[in-house]
Amino acid sequence: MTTEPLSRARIVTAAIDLIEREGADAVSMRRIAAELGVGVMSLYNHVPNKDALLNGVAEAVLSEIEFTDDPDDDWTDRVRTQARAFRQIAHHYPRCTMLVVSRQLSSAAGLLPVERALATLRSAGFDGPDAVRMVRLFIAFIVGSLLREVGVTPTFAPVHHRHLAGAEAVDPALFPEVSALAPLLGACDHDAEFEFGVELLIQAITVLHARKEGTH
Amino acid sequence: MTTEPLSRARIVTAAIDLIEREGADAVSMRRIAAELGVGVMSLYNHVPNKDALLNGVAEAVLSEIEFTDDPDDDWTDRVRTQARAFRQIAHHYPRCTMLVVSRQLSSAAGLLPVERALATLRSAGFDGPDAVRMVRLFIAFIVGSLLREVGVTPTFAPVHHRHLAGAEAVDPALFPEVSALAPLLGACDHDAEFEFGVELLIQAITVLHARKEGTH
DNA sequence: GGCTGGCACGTACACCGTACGTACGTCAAT
DNA sequence: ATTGACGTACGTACGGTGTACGTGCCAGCC
Repeated sequence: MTTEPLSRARIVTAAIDLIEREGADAVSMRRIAAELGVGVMSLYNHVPNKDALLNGVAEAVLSEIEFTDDPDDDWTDRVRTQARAFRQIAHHYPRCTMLVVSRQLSSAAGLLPVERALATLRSAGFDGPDAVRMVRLFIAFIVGSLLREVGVTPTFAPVHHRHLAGAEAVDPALFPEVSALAPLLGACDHDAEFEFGVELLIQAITVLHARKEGTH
Repeated sequence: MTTEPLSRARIVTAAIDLIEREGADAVSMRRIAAELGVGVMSLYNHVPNKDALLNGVAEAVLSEIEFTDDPDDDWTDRVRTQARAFRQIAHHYPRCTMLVVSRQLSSAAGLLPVERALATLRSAGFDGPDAVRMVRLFIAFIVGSLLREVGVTPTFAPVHHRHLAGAEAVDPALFPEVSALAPLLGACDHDAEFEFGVELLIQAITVLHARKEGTH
């Protein structure tokens, strides 16, 4: 039983495990210490405070994104691949996702995805300002999508599990469209929605690309 | 001094005020009670618990969105107007925004925007499934944008305030694009970014619209 | 008058983050 | 070999948190 020597990394992964197992609310310094079988205050030898620990969690999750896009591919394929890679975190660490997107990390951990995206767009012929705009647009879309997938933003199932009677209490004639489309709103194929969004964005920036080419 | 009679509404608005004044971390039942000049436990006569109170805050903020789009306008103009209306909450209640988007409300409070959006898209000729997809796409984009504006998602200023020396410590040759575009990443015109995104989305779904028309 | 129900409130408990002090190991210089 | 400095583990304690529970007040009704 040679307990290996407690480190920032061990603490962070313990926190991630705990979050995935019991949710972000279960995280407390005492709880993590117990999980690791150490005293509470020992943690503070490796992490300045809880906030920094949570930042560490966010960075760790973010830095696990694996970019596998092939530089020889078409730039649209590379964008697709990168977007999907980013989305993977929502599948690997669903309960951590909220934490990742809700914490502004000043560190460089989140910079790799941006670097990759910018490089791809620049190589596709976009100028600097346009590339930055695109990246911001994609990030906004991806972040918003992940929040929906993780369940914090609603899919807009209108109360949804009230399938007792056919009619819902919430949407009478006040919300005609919502109630008419309730079945569609209730079911959400996250994969399909995400792919739809990505394709639409790619298609949109493609025509923008073509238009610029024609103009210049 | 006829202190009016404590109510869920008074508690919620007190919470909103407090959040806007001192941030979400300042919220505690004791603090809100003090703010209202009442005992802590009195709050529980009107609100089941803190979580429900925060949901109340989210609902209240969300329900203050004012939709001013004219049904006679072009559907693209109505979409623009609705998107901007939604974004207004980030300006009226910047510190509450995170709370609004991060809390899944099962209530009907968030349903009005969806109803309006669906109605607009349906009247533009989209069928049910497409309309739902569009709404989800727009919401993802808007939510992601608001998170950036509110400062939780970074604008990707690379350390940004290290304008001491010209070069940054974080981006050597490892992040060539990021460092090359640092000035652009550092500055973010939220209005312009948002409008750009909205226009791009509208343009994209317009061509999708036209394509369907041609096909059917 | 007496009863009932809602509301305001105090107390108490379990838990939280963390400042501070302490004890113990290992290494360096004496 | 002794001493000292230093990094790490950890216990205690303080001020804060959400809220279960009990108590007292007062209005409305029989």
